[in-house]
Order: sequence, then structure tokens, then C-alpha cells
Amino acid sequence: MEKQEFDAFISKKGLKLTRERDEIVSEVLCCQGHFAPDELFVQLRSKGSKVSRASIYRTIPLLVEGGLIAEVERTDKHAHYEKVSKNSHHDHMICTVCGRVIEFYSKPLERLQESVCKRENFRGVRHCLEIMGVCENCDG
Amino acid sequence: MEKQEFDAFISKKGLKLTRERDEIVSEVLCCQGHFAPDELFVQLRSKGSKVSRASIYRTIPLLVEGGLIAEVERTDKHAHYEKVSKNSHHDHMICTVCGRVIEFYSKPLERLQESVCKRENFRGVRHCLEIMGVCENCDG
DNA sequence: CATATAGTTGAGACAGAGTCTCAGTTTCAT
DNA sequence: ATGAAACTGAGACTCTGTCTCAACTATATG
Repeated sequence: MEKQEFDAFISKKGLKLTRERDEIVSEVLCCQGHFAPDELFVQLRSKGSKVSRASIYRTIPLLVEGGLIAEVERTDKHAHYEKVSKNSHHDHMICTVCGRVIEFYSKPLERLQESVCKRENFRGVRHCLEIMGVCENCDG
Repeated sequence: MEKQEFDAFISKKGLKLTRERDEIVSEVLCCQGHFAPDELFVQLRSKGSKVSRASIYRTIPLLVEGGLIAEVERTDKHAHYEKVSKNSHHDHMICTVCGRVIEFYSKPLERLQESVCKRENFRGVRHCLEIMGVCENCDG
């Protein structure tokens, strides 16, 4: 079903329907849950596809643009550090224009998160909240 | 001040106080804000230090363990994706035991974030909240 | 149907972040 | 002073992702 929509999207953009794109879209549509590009690559290869990693990486932005998948921002690797100070825990607002990092802390926000965890019977240990946007200096 | 504490920590662990660790600690203590390991490397080198990237990476966990710095989880690269569904925006709880990803959405939480942004004159565009912990299946 | 052409492909080089090994060096307890 | 244990830098390696390039293919047109 959704596959037709993607094909239409591809055609409308003046792009071509290739076997590789076909295989990638089918795989994405049939599998559940989150996935990383390389997992998709390994899965397709294990099913006999000859698709290349380059094509996976080239197709993913099309899938996002076409609305079939969304990027999930995950806090993986690429570590950053900061000096430990008195006010230990805080979250961040990050200005996408100038890169400024604003640290903030909100007790109500923390409490609300705890109650959401309780609702899901999840024992939260730590969290990471990042709000991306534009800071007052850059928001002319 | 804090440097002495780190030296004591190192000694107590039966590790050795080397020039390299010294240079790294001093640099971390004197510079402000967030930093990535490689930035630290470049900074030290630019000051004439002969320290290697390997030593930076080896020392950082000690600084974290010693409580001088903390890891700031940043949503950088290493993309993950998910199929788009009806209920578009949601945040995640991630079980650190089994890896399960629980999607959740809380209107009050979203609203509270908006008001925090307003307080900082920050125009939030999108955010990413991840709560790490243990899910009910794994929390025996 | 032939064909031109613009888009697409895989291989592999490259880049950045991080890990690991190893031989040589340094710290520090004795 | 000395020797064992810890530490070091260089560089190989891995993993994720990007880019180039020559060969290939989908598709619109004649």
C-alpha cells in the first residue's frame, strides 16, 4: 500500500524506480521497530540482495522526505563532556544557529517525567532532554 | 584545588601521576563549557603538549570516575530511524537491560517544555527526550 | 522499438571518532 | 638504585558515513 505512495513520490520528483530502491523500501516497510542504516544493509544482504551500503545511505533521505520513515535522534557515542559543577543535573537547549548551549533545570519537568515512567512501570535511571531551536540572540 | 583531589584519586587507585595526565587535567579544569575529546586533543597540542589522542581517550574515563567531569549525552550523528505511524511525535524510554524502546507521549510534558523555553526566550523547534532505565520485564 | 540522456549503481577511497596493540618509557614502592 | 607495574605514542584497525567515478539502467521521446 504505502509502497505505491513512495513510487509516486519518486516519480513526481523525476527520479527513477530501481530494483535497489524497491528492495530497500520493501525491507523498511516489512520490518518493525527502530533500525540503523547498517542494520538495514546487513538484513538486505542476508536476504540475497546485492544492494550497496552507498545505496542504503542514498535512499534513506528519500524515505524521510517521502514521509515513510522519520529520524529518531539517539544519544549514541560521539561523547561530549563538561566540568562537574555544583548544580549537577540539568538539560540543554541548543541553538541551531550559533551552537550555544543553554543549561536549564526544571523541577516540575523532572517530576512529570517520573510520573510518566510510573505510568509505564519503567524505572527511570537517567534521562537526556535536548531542545533544539533558536536562542534569543539569533532570533532577530 | 580540584587537581589535588584528582591526584589523590589516582594514587588511591594505584595508578600513576604522569605528565600527560597532569596536562589533561589542567586543561580540563581551566577551560569552560562543553568539550569533545578531540577538541581537548587539539587544544593541548596547540599549547605545545606532546600528548597523544590515545592518552586523551584513556584519561577521560578516569576524569569521569573521579567526578571531575560528566558525560553530556548529545544527539549527534549515528542515526536511527523508525517507520512513520499515525501518532507522530513521541519520546522514548530505553531499557538498558534488554534494549527495548518504549514510545510515549505526554501532553503536559510537552507543554511544560514550551513554558521552560519561553522562560529562556528560546524558540524551541524540536526536542529529543530519552529516559534510560529498566523496563518492567527486566526489573525482577 | 531504438535511443539518448539523466539518474543510479557498486566499488572503493576517504574521513572522523574511537579502540587496541605493542615496544619502549616512566613512575614509585621498596 | 632498581625493578615491576603502569603508562606512553605511533599507528593499525573498526565503524559509520560521504564522495567519486566509470559502468549501467529507467524512461521519455522519436
